[in-house]
Amino acid sequence: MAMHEKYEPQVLEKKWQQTWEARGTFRLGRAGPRGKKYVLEMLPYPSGKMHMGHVRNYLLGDVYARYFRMKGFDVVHPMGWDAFGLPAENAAIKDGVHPATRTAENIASFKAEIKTLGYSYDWDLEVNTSDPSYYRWNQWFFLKMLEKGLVYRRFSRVNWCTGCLTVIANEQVKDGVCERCESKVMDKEMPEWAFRITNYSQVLLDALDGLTEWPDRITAAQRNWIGRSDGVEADFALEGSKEKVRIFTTRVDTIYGCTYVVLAPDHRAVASITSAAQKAAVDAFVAKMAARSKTERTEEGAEKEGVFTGAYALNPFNGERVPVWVANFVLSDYGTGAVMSVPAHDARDYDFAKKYGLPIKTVIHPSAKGPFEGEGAYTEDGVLVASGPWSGQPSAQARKDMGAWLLKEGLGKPTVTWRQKDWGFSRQRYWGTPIPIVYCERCDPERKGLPVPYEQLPVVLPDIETDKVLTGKGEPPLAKVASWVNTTCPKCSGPARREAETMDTFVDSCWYFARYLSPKFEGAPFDPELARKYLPVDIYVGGPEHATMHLLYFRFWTRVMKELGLCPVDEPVTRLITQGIVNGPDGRKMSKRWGNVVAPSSIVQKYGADTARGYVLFAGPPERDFDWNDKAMEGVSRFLQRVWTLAATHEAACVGATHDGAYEGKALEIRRHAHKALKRVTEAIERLSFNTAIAGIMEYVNALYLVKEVSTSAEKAAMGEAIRTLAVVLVPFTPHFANELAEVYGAKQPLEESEWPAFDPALVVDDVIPYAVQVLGKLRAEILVPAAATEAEVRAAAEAEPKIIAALGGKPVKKFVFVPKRLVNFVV
RNA sequence: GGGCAGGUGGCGUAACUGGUAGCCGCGCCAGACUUAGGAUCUGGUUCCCCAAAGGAGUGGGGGUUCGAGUCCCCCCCUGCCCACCA
Repeated sequence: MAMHEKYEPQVLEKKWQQTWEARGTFRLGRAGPRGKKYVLEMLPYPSGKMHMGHVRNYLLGDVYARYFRMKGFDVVHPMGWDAFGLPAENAAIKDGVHPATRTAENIASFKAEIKTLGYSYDWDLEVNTSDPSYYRWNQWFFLKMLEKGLVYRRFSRVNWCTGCLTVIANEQVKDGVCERCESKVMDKEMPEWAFRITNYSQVLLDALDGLTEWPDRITAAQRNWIGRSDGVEADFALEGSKEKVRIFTTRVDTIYGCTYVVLAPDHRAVASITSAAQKAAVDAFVAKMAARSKTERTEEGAEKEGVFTGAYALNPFNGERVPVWVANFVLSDYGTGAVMSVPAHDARDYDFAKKYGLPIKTVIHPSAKGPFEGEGAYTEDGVLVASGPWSGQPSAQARKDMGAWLLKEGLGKPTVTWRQKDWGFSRQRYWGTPIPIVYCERCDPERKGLPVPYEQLPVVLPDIETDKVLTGKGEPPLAKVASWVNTTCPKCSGPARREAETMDTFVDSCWYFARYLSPKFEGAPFDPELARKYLPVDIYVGGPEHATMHLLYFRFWTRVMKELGLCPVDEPVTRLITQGIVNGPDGRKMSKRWGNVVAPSSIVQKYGADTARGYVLFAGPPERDFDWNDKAMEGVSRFLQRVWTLAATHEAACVGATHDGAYEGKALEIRRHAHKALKRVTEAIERLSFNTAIAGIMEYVNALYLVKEVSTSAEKAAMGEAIRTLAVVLVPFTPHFANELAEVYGAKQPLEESEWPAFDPALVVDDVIPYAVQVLGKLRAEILVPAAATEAEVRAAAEAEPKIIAALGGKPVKKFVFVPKRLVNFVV
């Protein structure tokens, strides 16, 4: 078959996509002499169109999936849809289209577009989280976790929009008002369902050490988020009262410097301890703080404010009497909601003390030599002073001893506090997994909720009249669907009501990677046997913005799945790759607002998927951001055209050419280029350096271009081999193009069904090697030396070089440094 | 305030365990082929110097080494994420 003059991606890409599909090239279980590889990319929320971030994300996985398949691994490479969630519901509120309809349309168009890029997915594994066959298992997990005590109902403070009459996420609060309706947002105590993820805080923290193939930024973010801090709790008795205030501190060594105690505005004790004289001021302050949302109250730069309660507390160590204040900077949901303030040794306490004229008492010196002489608070460790019997001790020692003393005296104890909170997962939304709970007034007067029996799962979302139910106002949408919400009690069969809230969509993404292995499995969330065979995920690619949400939740969930006997591993993912952002050509984040969006579809249409793929991979290292550059992208298009021309030029002479004898001269050079390219690309892929892999291929093509003519049978055979090798190294990056090339040069099946060849070690070394010759570390000459030359021979050659003779100037050589195959250095 | 990336030509980047700094691409310059070229091919392109010879050079300053973009110490800058967390 003769090649067309011009490379026409539109025709050829469709052809190969159809070929792969028809042959089932990417089906699971096809190959596998070397074992399995599970390559996964974070599943997308199906918006109507792909953006460049998606393209890049899936490409990084696709390169590995194709490479590993050719290396002989049984590769799992699935794709699915994170189909529940707010955008579809908000769109429904706006235009009345049912979320299910909108979602189905979006999936269809997203899927059609994703297919134009030629990713190597096994579409038989596709999963849709909004399908009852999927979310029934969310409900199943919920019930299992309820049994294990890992799900509970609690009262919690949430952002309550006074206009929409619903809970909204922190991200939706802008400057204290709702971003949608611009009404005031308040804190509200509401019942909600929560997972007891904090039971696993220590385990999740410890296991981070084992995640050696995760980026540091992600494990660091999780460590930070879990936020273990070791300290003590200590009781301050209240003067003239039987009550006491328990504080938490990590710096008990500074306690002799405590000059006041501060409670959070919503601390339980505030009302009871406030003196009559201070009541009006305290009430006003507490009310003012309650009217602000949590985000507003803790916003950066928020002024520290507080009022005196009129009460006094007694320091457990020395009995010193200190005033008790209420202030906005203390959080009720961290530690004990009360702190001891040591302005001399804490920056925040210092600011507050300065503002309200509270005393500052130094109890730590940087060393035994004397006091801190800088401005503000001294917050480092040091040596205790003015601290009774503890004076003279170093901070670390004092913390240990003082904690033990508190425990012995019954005044407190060493303790650990965590920043991480339990995961509240109920949402007042329609488009999510119904929580399988019913409320029966007779069997459950306290409204704790009765679990729906397993055999009644799934609790399916009711169909609704969209414009009546999804109004964005009033009670949760499902509560308005009388035919659904009214049900019978599983215990007494009397009238009961269903829980009208749905689950956070992060639940869906906690276990989808396991579901992919057996998406139609009926008896359990997934087939445990396949899980044993294919888990954990070997490579997981996604954005770093999920560091402390999804990537933490699914680690938690995996632990639970293991305890349930479903899953063989403790951790879901061995190697995590977090890809950088593709910015617009102007260097700003792509956004309609800036008009700098480059749509993948337009690039695919104009230049073809292979150009888009090649460019996105060539633009820079996977983990780094880059700015889109049309010119550079066109460079990749030009490169592919150039390869095409090269292959067409040699087609007549080299396709099918063979040669039996030895290769030498030009023919040998061609073979050397091929094997060096193979080596370079293979090694670059292995170390996630796709941009340099492509640079290597370009260099290879440049070298083949310089060959110009092939005439002998050896040259023809070598060039034929070289172009087939070129096709192979291109497959992971520009698969349609590569397959077309291979087919013209005689391949009978898609390259992905063939083997990734090994390079010949004998062909990647040259027989003449350039040595750099340095004198005193400065480059003075370059000499060509046979590869087999000994140190003495190289030295002799170097010393014979005129420039070196001049540079040495007859001075005696004190030392001769010899680096084989690289350089020599004369030290004089 | 904390954490994590980064800082190398005009630009995106490259340099495996310390060993010739700048691969590859973009841009630019020159030449070839051309009626033409915003096509294609070839060559050049860190800076200083007309050129050569030579010198300087990987954010700044020190250090270790025969030799440092790479290792150690101090400092500066940029980006991202988290943050009144006691």
